[in-house]
Amino acid sequence: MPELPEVETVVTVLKRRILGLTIQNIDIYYDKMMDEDTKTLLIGKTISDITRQGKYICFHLNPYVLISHLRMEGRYFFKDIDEPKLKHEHVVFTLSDGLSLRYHDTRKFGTFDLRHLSDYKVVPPLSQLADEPFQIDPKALYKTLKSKHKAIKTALLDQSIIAGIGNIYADEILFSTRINPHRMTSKLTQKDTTNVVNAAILILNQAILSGGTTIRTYVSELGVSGRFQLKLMVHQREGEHCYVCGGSIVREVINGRSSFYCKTCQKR
DNA sequence: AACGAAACCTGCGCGC
DNA sequence: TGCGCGCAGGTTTCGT
Repeated sequence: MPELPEVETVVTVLKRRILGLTIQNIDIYYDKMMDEDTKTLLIGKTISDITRQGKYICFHLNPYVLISHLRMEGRYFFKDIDEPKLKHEHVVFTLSDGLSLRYHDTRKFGTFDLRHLSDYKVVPPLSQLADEPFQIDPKALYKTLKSKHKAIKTALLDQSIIAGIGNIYADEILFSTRINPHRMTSKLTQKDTTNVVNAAILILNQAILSGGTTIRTYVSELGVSGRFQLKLMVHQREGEHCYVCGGSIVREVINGRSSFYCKTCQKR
């Protein structure tokens, strides 16, 4: 499901609902999702803050941080404790207000990592994370890209180069800057790089304002669903006409991911 | 260093 | 109706 804007939306909703609450119990229904040690250490802890770094959600539970990654299909729901557990609810947190926070994940790709508050940013997985478009220095990014030999589309998806961008927004950012997804990063100019950063900020912010995107309805909270407000220019539009030149949008696999672009607008 | 393929999982839509 | 295939917003791992 999520790229940075969707995760941001989830964090906003979670903060509104569970800040200051204490974890009274955790039920794990899929062993691989969370280990027993983590569960034991977290029971009795209070959620003092919830932050986001890239696509990771950080629950601050002094002296620990529970780091949650939704991967493709992870979602959080709030429900009454006595509501029956659904098939894809794998971790259920019982909170001190009497509600349960349920982690739902059809494909079971999501992860939970427990770290210490004192150093969680400098150990994996967060230590691998680059700056987000909002903070990244375009000059530093240009230098990084110059030193790599890979397609720009691949680089935008590499969280150690720039954090928070996923497959949808990578395509949209490249269309917006008229850069062909196959273009080698070493051939990008400083101006191209600055354009990419600016486009990323603009597009991600728009998506955050819409409460996340886009393709399927996604629910960040019971009763609050992601809307389809952000108009996608190229992603998932194979064979349709380009809104700018009228040409046909193509789909090609790059780095194992579907990539949509306009061959006329986005020259190599 | 970089690429591709496979792995981790499940469900959906499609053609036959 | 059923079956097999390809596809999915992410990331890691392994071989070349």
